[in-house]
Amino acid sequence: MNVDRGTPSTRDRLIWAAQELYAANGVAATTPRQVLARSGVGQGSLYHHFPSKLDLASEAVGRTAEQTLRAAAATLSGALPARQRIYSYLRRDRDAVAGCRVGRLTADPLVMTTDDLRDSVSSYFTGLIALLTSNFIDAGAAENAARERATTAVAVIQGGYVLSRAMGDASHMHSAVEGFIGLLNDSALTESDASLQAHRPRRTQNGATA
Amino acid sequence: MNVDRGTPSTRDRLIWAAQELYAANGVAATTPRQVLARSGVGQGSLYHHFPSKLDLASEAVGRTAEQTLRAAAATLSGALPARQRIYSYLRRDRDAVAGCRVGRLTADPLVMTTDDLRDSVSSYFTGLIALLTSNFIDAGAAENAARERATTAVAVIQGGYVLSRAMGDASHMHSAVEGFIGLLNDSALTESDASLQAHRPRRTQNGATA
DNA sequence: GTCTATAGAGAGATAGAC
DNA sequence: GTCTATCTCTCTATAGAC
Repeated sequence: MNVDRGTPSTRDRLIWAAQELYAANGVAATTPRQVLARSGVGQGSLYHHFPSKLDLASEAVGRTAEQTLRAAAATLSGALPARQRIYSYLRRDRDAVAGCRVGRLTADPLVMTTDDLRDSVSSYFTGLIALLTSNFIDAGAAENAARERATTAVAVIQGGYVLSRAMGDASHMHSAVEGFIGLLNDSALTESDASLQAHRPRRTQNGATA
Repeated sequence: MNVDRGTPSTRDRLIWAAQELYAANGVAATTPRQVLARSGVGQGSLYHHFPSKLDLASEAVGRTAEQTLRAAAATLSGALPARQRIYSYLRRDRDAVAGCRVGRLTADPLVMTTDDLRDSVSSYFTGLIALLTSNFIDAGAAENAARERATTAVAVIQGGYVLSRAMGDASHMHSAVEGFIGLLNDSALTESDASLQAHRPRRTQNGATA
């Protein structure tokens, strides 16, 4: 799976350069010239390795989505208790002002109109929500509630990025996350509280969640 | 303040067309030609009213930010109890798959590198968080907690947009919002519960929040 | 496989008739 | 004030030498 060799291939250098430039400016606004300059590769070589700009984008965006999901999976599947894993994920060190490399692509007109690129972005979020959902289930939530909270958790992170970026201040990511964790803690207290059953999902006679 | 007359000025039509196109494709990817086509105005006229593409963008983005904030303010300052106003805002009807007209601009390379445009985006979020903060205070939260929750709330909406857009499915906005509201409800229960003081902010002797 | 040179389309912007 | 015509620059992509 592409072990780190001393000298990366020209192809890999092109992809890497594209990934970096996409993270900074998006796909649509990144020109082949910029990719060549950043990778130190000559003009025609890009079109030797990729038929078009979109084919390079497809590879580069696909890799970014996979790498980002893999990093999340590492945090969300350690030996810690599920609730701790969730908190670790939420509080993970992030370059909040730079934004999410994957999430920002949802505003890229080229990504959204190219099925291949869109699919990579979509898969990333599907996978991330699935990971968080099983963690919430492990932490004791019912499946529907777990899925809902997982979605909220991912939204908090993505929204934290948007806010930090908008104001040029990473502290908004921190506030968004801590506000959410504060509510999760409150909820943890009430979950062991019988008075809470009133507004939890109804249960059927055999105990399954309705 | 620009009352609706029967025939909008050429200038206003240009701005309106730009706003629509920015909502669909962002600022960087929108060309003067597209603006002219959409507004039905001839080639040179754009440059009669605006020195450059950026000056048009400045007006159009500024208006979008103001209009969007005004709409939020309307929901967040009605006669309802504060908690109801917050829920109304969170559950408001949104075109989730289209994304937030303002939030999406945080991924636009032209917006982020042009002070004027960036400031409009930043002001929108500053104003929105301020509105929600005072609603959370009215609902009984301490100032620091209120600001944190307001930030989380805005992040949930922005993240809901990102997810809905990424997957082309508005139900993710719904899940993110309902997951958040569920936690707020749990928190409302615990807030009237003395056992909760344990993990609330410490208080100084005069009762101020530390 | 990698380079230099360049084609064709469309970008932002201007000139000048009406 | 609004239009048509056009300029220059950069974009994506190709040709062809090495």
